[in-house]
Amino acid sequence: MASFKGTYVHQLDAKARLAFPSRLRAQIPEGGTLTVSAENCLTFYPAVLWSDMERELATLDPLNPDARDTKRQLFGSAEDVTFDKQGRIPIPFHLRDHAGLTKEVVVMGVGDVIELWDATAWQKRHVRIVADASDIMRRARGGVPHSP
Amino acid sequence: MASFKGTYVHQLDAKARLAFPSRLRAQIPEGGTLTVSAENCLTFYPAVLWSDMERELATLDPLNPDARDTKRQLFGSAEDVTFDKQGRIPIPFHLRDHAGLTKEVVVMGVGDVIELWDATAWQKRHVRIVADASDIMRRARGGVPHSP
DNA sequence: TGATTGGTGGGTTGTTGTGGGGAAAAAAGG
DNA sequence: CCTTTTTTCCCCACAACAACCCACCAATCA
Repeated sequence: MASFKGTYVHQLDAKARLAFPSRLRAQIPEGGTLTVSAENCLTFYPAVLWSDMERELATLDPLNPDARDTKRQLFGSAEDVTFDKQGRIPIPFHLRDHAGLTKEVVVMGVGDVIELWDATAWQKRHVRIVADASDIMRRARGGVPHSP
Repeated sequence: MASFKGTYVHQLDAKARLAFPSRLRAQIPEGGTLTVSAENCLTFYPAVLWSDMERELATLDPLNPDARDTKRQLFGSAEDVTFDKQGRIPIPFHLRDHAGLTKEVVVMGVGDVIELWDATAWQKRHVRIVADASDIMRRARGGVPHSP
């Protein structure tokens, strides 16, 4: 299984294209799926991982309204991404909107997925993470629900 | 199995035709069935999935009044859908009426089906979903009945 | 320093959504 | 049963957008 790491800052150009960092791109030549995250960022799933996600969503009860809304949120926002010859991906408006992407985009390898953040949004979150690092990492083990 | 994803906003023209997004159309060249959803939107079932649905509805208890109403709702409103040479589908009045379609229509891939929403109706629901995302997704797993 | 790789910008060409006219088919009415 | 009206489908035309291609600059490495 691929393991992504590292942080890269790239520019969104006038056509809403993003040059994907070549180090990360080399691990996923065949592309994958981009969709919204629970936080205000975007999550890129490599092809294998996305099909796992699809299988999991398919097990949700179709009679449960919350399950339907969940599927709407994840599937409706998802976009297949492939790279052009320059290694760029277009980012549709609704995804830019969800993550607040304007110009500077932080592309970050996070283990099995890749996240896309607006640069300033990430900066703000990053200082919080650094400040509370020890608490956060302790709670990460317990699976205790966190408060915003 | 086909997996539909992505959100597209298209216009309903003066003849009540809707241009089906080409990305989605490519996955279902032979068309399918369009009927009402439990929410105020329309659901498009690809041919294979609709026959499953028919079989499932056939198993409902004919002595249960709710079962009879369910069959009335789904079968009675259903329309076979094929594309014209421009990739458009006509949407009959009773379906437009149920979903409140006027001009702007949101076409959304939701896994195994495709949903059609009035643009403003979807917008309102979407902000609610995003706001309550973590709660909704938690309830989606548990199958816990939700309160409006 | 020369060469290669990686990020950025922009022009050009197809494809796709949208509108509307006209022919064929179906429905309604005498 | 035939005529008139309505509906449905097919075709053409245009505009907007997305994909593809080529070119430039900067940074890195030999």
